[in-house]
Amino acid sequence: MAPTTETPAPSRPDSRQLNRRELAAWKGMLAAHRDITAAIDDQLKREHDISLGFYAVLLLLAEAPERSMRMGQLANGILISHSGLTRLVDRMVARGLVERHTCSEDRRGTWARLTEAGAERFRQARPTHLAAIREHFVSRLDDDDLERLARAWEKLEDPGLGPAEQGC
Amino acid sequence: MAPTTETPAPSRPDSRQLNRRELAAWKGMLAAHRDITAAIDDQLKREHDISLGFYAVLLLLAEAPERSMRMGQLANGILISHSGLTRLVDRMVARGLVERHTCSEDRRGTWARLTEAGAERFRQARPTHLAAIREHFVSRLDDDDLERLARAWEKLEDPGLGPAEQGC
DNA sequence: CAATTATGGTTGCACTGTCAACGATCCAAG
DNA sequence: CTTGGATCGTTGACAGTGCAACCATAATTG
Repeated sequence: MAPTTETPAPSRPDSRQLNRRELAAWKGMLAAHRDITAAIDDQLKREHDISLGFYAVLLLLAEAPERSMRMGQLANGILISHSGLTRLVDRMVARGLVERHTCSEDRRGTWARLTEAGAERFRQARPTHLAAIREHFVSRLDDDDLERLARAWEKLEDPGLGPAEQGC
Repeated sequence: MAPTTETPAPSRPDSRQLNRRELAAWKGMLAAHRDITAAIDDQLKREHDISLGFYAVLLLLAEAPERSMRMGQLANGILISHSGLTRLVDRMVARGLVERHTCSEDRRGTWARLTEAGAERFRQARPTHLAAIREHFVSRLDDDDLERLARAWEKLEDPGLGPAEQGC
C-alpha cells in the first residue's frame, strides 16, 4: 500500500509528510496556475479591456447556437455560482457586450445573447488569449510533456462531478 | 518555427488554434486546480474553521523563527498584495490566531506573530491539509507522473519573477 | 541639521465572488 | 382547478482582493 517512500526513515509521527518530488509537483501547479492566469488576465485587460471572466462568457456565447445561452447553462459552463453569473452578465450588459431576453417557452428563464459588439470583441480578443496560452504554457512544453499532463489530469478528475464543459 | 502541427491543413487564418492535446493539457490544469483547491478549502473550513488563506499564514509563521514575520515578507510569501495581507491578518487577529507587534529597530515595520492558539490550530489543521493534498492529488499519480510534473513546472517558471517562496 | 526621497504598512474605494432568502413560474398530485 | 413542491434567476448582506492615495518613519544628500 505504500510502494514509494523516498525518505528511508519516516521516524516522526508527523504522518504523511510530502516528499520533495510530491511537494514540487504540488507547489509547482499552484505557482504555474497563479502566474499564468494572472498574466493572461492582465494581457486581456490591457489589450482588450476585458477580464478573463468576460472572456469566458464571450467564448461560450460565441460558440453557442443563436449566440445565446440560458443563464443556468452559462453558469455551469464557466463554473461560477448563479448569483456570480447574474452580476457578471450585468457588467457585460452595461458594457454592451451581451443582452438579456426572456424566453417565451419558460417565462422563468432568461437568455443571454451576444451583441454584435460582443461578438466583435471576442474576435479581437481570441488571438490574444490563444497567443498568451501559447506563450506562457504550451510553447514551453514539448508534445510528450503535454501528453503526460493531459493523462495526469484525467487521473485527477473526480468521478463524482460531471464533465463540466468549459471553454478553452 | 512551427515544428508541431497536428491538423494537417491550417487552412483558416484563425492562427494558432490549440490542438486537442494542447487543449487537454491546458484545460485540465484549470479544472484540476479549481477542483482541488476548492476541495481543500472546504475541508479546512469544515474541520478547522479556517480558510486556505489563513492556513498559508499559519504555515509560514509556524516555520519562522520566533513564530514571527514582517508583514512584507509574509505578503511576498503567500503571494498576496500588501493590503490584502493587512486585512487577512486583521481577521486572524480578530480570531486570536495572530498578534501584531511593532518592532523597535524599524518603527515603520510590524511583526505578525503566531499566538499559542494559532500554533495549536496549525498543529490540528496540518494533517488535514496534507491528507487532502494526498487524497486529491498525490495519491492519484505515480512517481513518474510526479517527476514529470515537477519538471514541467520548472519549464514554465517565468525567469522575470523571483523564486517566490511559498509554503506547502 | 534640513530637505528630499524611499520604504512599510494601512485605509478608501471599486470590483468580484458566495450564500441565503426571495419572487416568479412551472409541474405534478389530488 | 388548486395546492404543494421544484426550478430559474435576482437581490441583499457580506467576504475577500487589488490599486492608488496616504501617513509615518527611515535613509540619503547637500
